[in-house]
Amino acid sequence: MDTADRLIESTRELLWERGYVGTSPKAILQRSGAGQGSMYHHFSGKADLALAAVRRSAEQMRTTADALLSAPGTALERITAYLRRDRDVLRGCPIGRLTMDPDIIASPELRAPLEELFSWLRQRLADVIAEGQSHGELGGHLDPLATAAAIAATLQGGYVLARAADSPEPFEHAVTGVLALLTPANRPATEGD
Amino acid sequence: MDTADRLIESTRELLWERGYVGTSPKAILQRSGAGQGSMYHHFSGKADLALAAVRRSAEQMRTTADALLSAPGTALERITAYLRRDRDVLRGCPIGRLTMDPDIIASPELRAPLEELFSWLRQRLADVIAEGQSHGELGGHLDPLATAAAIAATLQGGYVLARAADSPEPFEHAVTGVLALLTPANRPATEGD
DNA sequence: GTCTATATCGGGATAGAC
DNA sequence: GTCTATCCCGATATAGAC
Repeated sequence: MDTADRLIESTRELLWERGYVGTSPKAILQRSGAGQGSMYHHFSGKADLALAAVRRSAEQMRTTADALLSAPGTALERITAYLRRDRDVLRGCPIGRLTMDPDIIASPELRAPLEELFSWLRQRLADVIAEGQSHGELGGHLDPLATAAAIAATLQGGYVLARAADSPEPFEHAVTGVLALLTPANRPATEGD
Repeated sequence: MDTADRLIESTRELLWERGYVGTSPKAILQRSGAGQGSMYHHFSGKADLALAAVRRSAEQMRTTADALLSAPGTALERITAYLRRDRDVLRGCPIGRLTMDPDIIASPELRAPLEELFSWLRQRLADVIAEGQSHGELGGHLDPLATAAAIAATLQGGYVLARAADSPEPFEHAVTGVLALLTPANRPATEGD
């Protein structure tokens, strides 16, 4: 890994931990072991370096999600695998957390990777849902895009609840809850049903 | 409104807009119109002032949510009213956004109001859900606490998706999606059902 | 209670040597 | 390409006058 790469990786970690406003060039230099000169040689400044880091993180998230959502299995199995995949819940989502960063949201360039990633994710989930519907696994009355948004939001909001509680439990509950709602067995417990 | 109150209100606004790390005492002074001396007379420093602001915001959120969830109407109607209540989606949640602030999460005192608020909210939603179940409006097979967590997470995650998109649309979709999942009509479109 | 002055530190970047 | 020196500003707080 060359110097530019180490700078990007250190920036990714710090953006994840502390956000854009909370990340200083000095902290990046210390973590990466690079010198000030190197940083300003490879990147024009903090924003430029953050852009490279954000793009890489978004790309990686997309790859991970796509692998799980494109795996073999039923629609519900793949969505379950995506929601239940191993993660360090208390760290939150490296992209989602940037959404609360005023300087990221204020910059069209820095916000773009966020918008593209979540836009792609909602569409990808909607496709899986529509697929499940065409196979009769999921209720045909559900709007795929709205359902997809609810699933993606459950994940992102699960991180919020977990961090507030300093425990992964609310995240697990939220995932369990939304999966139960998705399961076709979700119908009134009518006699003789 | 006296000086201390104006300081707290200005801090609330800034915490909402920029988070804890992104909020400086100087900005608070400018917005409130108070002087440096006043601030350090009434509060011991930035953290102390933030604590007062966070407590007040959490209290207010709780009051608002409780009013909607305790109103007359069926369980589903009250949950719908809560999810669809008027809000400036792109501003996000004043408490939820603090969850991404490392300095807030690192401080037990500052995190406590967040934990209490969301813990209360999940329980309150769970109570409403259980009530709906006992009246037969909601599927009895749902775990109230898990379902409540999913609903709360949908809201918080809806803000995340909306801010990434710079549009309230994903938030509205997520809310619509989770409400559709909650609606008992959510069952396989079986013939003769 | 509120004001102004002062102090220290870190953020963010530039300059020019090597 | 990388290093060190330097710069300016804002963050956060203290001191003491009024």
